[in-house]
Amino acid sequence: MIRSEILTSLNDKQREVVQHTEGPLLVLAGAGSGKTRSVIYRVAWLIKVENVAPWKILVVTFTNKAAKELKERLYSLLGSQAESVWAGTFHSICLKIIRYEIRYLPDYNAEFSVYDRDDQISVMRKIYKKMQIDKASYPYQKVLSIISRFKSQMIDINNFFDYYDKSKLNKLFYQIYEEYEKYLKANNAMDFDNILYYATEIFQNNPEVLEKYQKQFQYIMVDEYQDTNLVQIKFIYQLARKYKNICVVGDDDQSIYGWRGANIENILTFDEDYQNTKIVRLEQNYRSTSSILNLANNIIAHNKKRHKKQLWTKEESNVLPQLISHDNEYEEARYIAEEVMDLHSKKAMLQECVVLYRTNSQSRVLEQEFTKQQIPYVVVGGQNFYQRSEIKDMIAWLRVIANPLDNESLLRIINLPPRGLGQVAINSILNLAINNGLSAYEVLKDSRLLGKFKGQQNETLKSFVEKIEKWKLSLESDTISAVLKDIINTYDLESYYKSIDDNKEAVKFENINEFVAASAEFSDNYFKENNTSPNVSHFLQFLSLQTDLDTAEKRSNTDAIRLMTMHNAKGLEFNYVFLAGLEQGLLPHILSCDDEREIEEERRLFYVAVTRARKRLFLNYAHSRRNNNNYQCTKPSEFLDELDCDLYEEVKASYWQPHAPRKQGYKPDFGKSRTITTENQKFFRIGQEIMHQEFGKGVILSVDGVGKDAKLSISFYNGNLKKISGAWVELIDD
DNA sequence: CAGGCAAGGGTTTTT
DNA sequence: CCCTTGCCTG
Repeated sequence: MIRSEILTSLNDKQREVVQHTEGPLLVLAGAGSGKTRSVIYRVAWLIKVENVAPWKILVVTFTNKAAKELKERLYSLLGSQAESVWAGTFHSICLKIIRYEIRYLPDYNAEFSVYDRDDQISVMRKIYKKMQIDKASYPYQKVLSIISRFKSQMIDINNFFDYYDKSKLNKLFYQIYEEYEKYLKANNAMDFDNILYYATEIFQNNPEVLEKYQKQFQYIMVDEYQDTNLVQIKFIYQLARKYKNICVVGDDDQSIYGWRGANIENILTFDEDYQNTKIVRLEQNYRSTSSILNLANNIIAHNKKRHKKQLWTKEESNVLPQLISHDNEYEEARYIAEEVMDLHSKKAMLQECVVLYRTNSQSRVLEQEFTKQQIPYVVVGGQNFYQRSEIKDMIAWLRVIANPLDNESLLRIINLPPRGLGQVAINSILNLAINNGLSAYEVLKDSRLLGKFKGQQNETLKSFVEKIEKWKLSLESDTISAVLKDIINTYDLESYYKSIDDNKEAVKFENINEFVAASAEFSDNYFKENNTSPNVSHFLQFLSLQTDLDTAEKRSNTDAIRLMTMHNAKGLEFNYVFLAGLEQGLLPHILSCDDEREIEEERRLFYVAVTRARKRLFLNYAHSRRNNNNYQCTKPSEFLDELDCDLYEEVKASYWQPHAPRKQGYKPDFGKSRTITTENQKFFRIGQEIMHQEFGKGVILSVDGVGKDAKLSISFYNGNLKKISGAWVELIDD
């Protein structure tokens, strides 16, 4: 690998990126402009031409998968030298640093747990209960995302009231926030935002630590810079400010993580933070055909807040993107499946096709249809394997063994499978913990406190502690997977998970087995890389940042179509791209519709989705869609109205019959209305007049579900608006 | 105390 | 649909 080899595989602009190694560099790289390629060759250039030691190079990527891919491609260029390049996500790098420098965080020890969204909510539930807060008026998700925003803006909780007035609402929020942080510390646990926050804080408060890392990372690159938030920028700034050899790559048009605290301004003001920044623009697109690119340029031109740029390509094409309308989401799924089979019959590989959608819940209908037509598919992202409840149970066992302060995990497993410990027993353990300043597990370990529990419960708790202690000991010599198997056998989790798996196959238990296998695989890999066996904390730390995207590769060796959200498609490319559900309320999403800034972000999301396509693009929308089992009429996305109609070809896949899904739904009877009672009526339709024994006459507003558990929303003439459960609604199959 | 049944509520994106 | 909560029974 020599100088000329690197340079000949790049265009002029990309060469500038590679050769400008000293001083700050901002690369504004449009979609498909060879961004990843430039980053990889830049690393190769540093190592091979500039003779920089690989371990002095830090590359921050957006996903673990991207980091892995980068290392693999570097390996094929450079061989074993590539292995010592530091590549990872912000979270994985910060986590590594925190664990190594844990002595600078007096409230934590190295066995800390990392809490995900579900854990956070369960913490919130306890706090709300204690503070007697109504969850309806302060939804967990909202409160948590505000807290997250705070941390990602690096606002110290003690300075809270410098930013907000002391209104009643703010005071309450402050108290929740304070309780939450206290709770995490008491549990020796962090959330995702804490990881970034604490790493940056360690640098800020301890110059000698910072200097060590500054000296190590003399060359720094950050990919997807438009999606960084303030704490990430500060983290990088601390590291880079000594040598200022920093190269950031990004595209303001592809900023789609504003809701996570990312600020589009960051990439636009980079040259204010770093003086004498060289700016390179990559505008030649190597990915898409001209007709796809024209449409993409047309979409993004409607955003006001952006840097004007025009992507161009040499790849001429006269096959226009198609815009296809459907009756409902089942028809949409069927059409996509048929179109995919058609492409497949014309020799397209299935793995070159992707369906992109706005929300994860849209995947189900598509999955059903693909299963029915026997088309292999892979859902990327969605419910992460490691977030499934049975897997989280197994992780909780390991966490309790590693981190006895972790109450959340203890409560998860203390009565699993059920063995006579209910709410009453658990509350009294928690009270003992609070009154004695101990964690719940420490209460159980204290024989004096344990004495408060009599008979069977005492036995159960005693044996629980003995077992945990035994496993803690055996983990010093046995493998993690052996201990996991012992846990499963001891509590006969096989029969337990099989019994709660509703009559289908034993999915839960299969997942458990897969998890045991994953632990063995982790140990093997760890041993290969480090020549020693991992301890349980290493495994837990690995798990905490593992996303489904990272593991998807394993399953994707088979030729299968991909299904994923538009967010997950970032950075990927496919020959054939199907966008599903381009409707008002879905894209732009209903929750983003009142704010012009958020609409612009939704439009960028549309742009990102469209620019994934290399050869063909199919835009789909439906005239009606089921939402929480409620049928609703839908309108095409406002983004479709904006499009120049010369840039696409319109197709009507079916004719609209509102609220009359063909295969699965309610009798399409719009003619007459009858008076009925909910007792014996089997077919209901929207707008129908009914008679209810208790509430009198009313009109059906929506029909929710089929079978004996269906629910009707009814507006009664006496003024009541009611949801009646337990109506019988017939399923019609014609 | 566990398990079953009924009722009610929710709309997003992810490390 | 999917999940949580509350009430009732054994």
